[in-house]
Amino acid sequence: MTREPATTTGAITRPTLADVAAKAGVSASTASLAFSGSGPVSDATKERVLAAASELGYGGPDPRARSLRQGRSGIVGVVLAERLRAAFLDPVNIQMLDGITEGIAPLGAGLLLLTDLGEEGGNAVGIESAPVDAVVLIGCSPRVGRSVEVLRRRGIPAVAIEGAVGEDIPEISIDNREATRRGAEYLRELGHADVAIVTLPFDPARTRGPLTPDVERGSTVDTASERLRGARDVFPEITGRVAATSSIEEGREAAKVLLADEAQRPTAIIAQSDLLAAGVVLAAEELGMSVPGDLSVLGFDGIRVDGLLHDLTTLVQPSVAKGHAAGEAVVSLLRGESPDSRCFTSTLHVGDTTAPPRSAAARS
Amino acid sequence: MTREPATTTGAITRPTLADVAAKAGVSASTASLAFSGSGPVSDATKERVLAAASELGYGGPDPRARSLRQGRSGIVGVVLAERLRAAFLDPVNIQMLDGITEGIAPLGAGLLLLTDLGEEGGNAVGIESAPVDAVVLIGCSPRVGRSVEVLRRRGIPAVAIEGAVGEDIPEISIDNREATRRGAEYLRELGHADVAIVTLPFDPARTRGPLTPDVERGSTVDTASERLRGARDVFPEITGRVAATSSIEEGREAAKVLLADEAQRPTAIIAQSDLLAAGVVLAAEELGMSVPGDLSVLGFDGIRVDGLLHDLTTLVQPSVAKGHAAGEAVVSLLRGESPDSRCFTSTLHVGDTTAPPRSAAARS
DNA sequence: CGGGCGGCTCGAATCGATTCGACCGTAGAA
DNA sequence: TTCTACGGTCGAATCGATTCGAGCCGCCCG
Repeated sequence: MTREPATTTGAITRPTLADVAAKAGVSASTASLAFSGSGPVSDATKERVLAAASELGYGGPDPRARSLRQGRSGIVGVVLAERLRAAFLDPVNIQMLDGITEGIAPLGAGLLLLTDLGEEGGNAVGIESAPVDAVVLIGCSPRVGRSVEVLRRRGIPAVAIEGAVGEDIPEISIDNREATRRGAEYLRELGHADVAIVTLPFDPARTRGPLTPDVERGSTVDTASERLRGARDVFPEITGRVAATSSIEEGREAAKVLLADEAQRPTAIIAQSDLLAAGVVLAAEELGMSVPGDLSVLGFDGIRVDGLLHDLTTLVQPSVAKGHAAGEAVVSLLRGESPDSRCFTSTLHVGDTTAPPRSAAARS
Repeated sequence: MTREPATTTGAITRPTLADVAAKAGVSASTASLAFSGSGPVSDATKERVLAAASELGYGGPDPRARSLRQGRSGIVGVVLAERLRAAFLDPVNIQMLDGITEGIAPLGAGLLLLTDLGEEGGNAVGIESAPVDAVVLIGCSPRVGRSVEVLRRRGIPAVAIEGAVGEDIPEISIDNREATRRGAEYLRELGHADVAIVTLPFDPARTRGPLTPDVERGSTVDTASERLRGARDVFPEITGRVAATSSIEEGREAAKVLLADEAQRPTAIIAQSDLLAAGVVLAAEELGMSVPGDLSVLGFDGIRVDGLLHDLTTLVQPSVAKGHAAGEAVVSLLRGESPDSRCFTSTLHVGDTTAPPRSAAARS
């Protein structure tokens, strides 16, 4: 009298809740209740259902069906601004991820990693079609606008880390402008006047090149713009190069250009991220310059850069805390509340990559 | 004649494909085809559907419904052995994640981060109920057995990195025993005879403590056992401490015990991971010992440890390549093939944490 | 002894899309 | 001119579970 789990065609198909219910001699609804435990089911029945399930090798309710019915998937998406590979290379991202997992812990939700390249990038599951209950948009993403539009249409609540994208989306940010200004002021106090900058990209295409007024005007990335403004607050005439992404290699390339002409070398370079700063330091040393003797370098982030022997002077931002706050905001959103945006403060860490310029040192 | 997207009760509900179809004056099936683009639909019709969709603010097919019907979700799960927070702290994990994303790129699938604590850990979505098409089990996980059982019942294909778990599950591993033996031999050649070891945990409970025959016998973790065997191949009598996890702090605690008795200090310590090794180095230095002068330390992994001034002598394993291979195996599995297990080779990197013991140095 | 109240179970509708087979009209071929 | 083939569209079944309201039965209380 033992019923076969699957149809007579073979054991290709997995048993369903209906099979289990049949075997246990109850209705599908009761079986469901027995599993979710959320309804009144007698212990005897529950046991019978569970027994039938284990006999049939039933692996529990199908999450796809369940989430369709319930309208929730128990998954929170994290949208990174770049290819996942690149994102893993920057410790800041890892730290924020870390903070996010901590922040959404009360949800017990899974974390789905996505990129804003979405399905264009050949991905089957992008932000356009991921079974997520909410998302966290991470980082200086130039194309964040498109992502937000998609999310809004899909009715998925979102939180943004760095990048104001709409009144209805809470934003977790830091004092980009103030912080950079503090760093720049520190450079000025050391006596630097001839300062250049290496920035993060300003547009969705992540165009690399010289920092021109055109580029600045076309900016869609707050992080880059704000940090640039902070620098301008102290060095109004500052100019430099735009990197395509936050990486050591990009910093190196940018610095090579900035330092190419020996006659016109700046005495200090402000980099908009620690990875870029590390690249600048490397480039300078490759050119035979000493850091901080011939060139001071200021970074941003406060991460430890692999393989860099220096202790970067940098603006330390609380990455983990940012992630944590974003996670909490997600929890709050899913509760139906409207969490406020938050802005964290960065602090200047003085390392060994900054010093008075030679001229000033000579003068004193 | 404009139809409202939602019901008359308000705009609370999002429009569905049916709404769009109705508005465009076609059937739901046709609308579906227009979106997926997989069937023959006239351009005119398709355009009409798309127009209706955008007018209604339709955000595309619901991924939950789609995946229920299709039986696929486009998501690959990654099961970490510990709390996500802990996993992010070990660069080896990050590197493997990195490799995996690269390996599954042809799938265009999303990456869902899970832990093997599953729903016990208070998680709503654990390995028992995650909408994944396949999973990669990462790392020395003692409770991998349970996870595998769950997956098998659910009929979800899996690939394991480190940890043989069943014939039907391809495994990506490294030459743990051989590699450790090579490292141990190197220590012996330097003249070390009194060597201790700090191992990874041997059981699901991650019990910390002395390395006893009991613990070894009860081992359910191949990585720890194999590496221990490799050490025994050279130092049959070796003993030491079992750490609860791979972290600097655990290494430090273990080393404190091993080095407590000044009269019986080993001249070298083999650590089963670089993080543990880093902890050992720190502990030694805190005790006023010099590394490698008073104590040689051998690690495993080949990562760069934040904040450690030494260049660890270690066995460098190809983490990214492992992840990549695992990703490729997943792709292969989903194609219905049966990928083979793979075993990578580690290489000994001689850094500055190993040297001949004082006694040998004195003798020579 | 009868009405009422709970506790347990069941049926049926529903979530939102995909897909298979049928159907229809037209164009090209015989 | 008639038959075939095919592009295009539609209906209806299906994926697998959850959930709401209704029904049944036994027990308690009046």
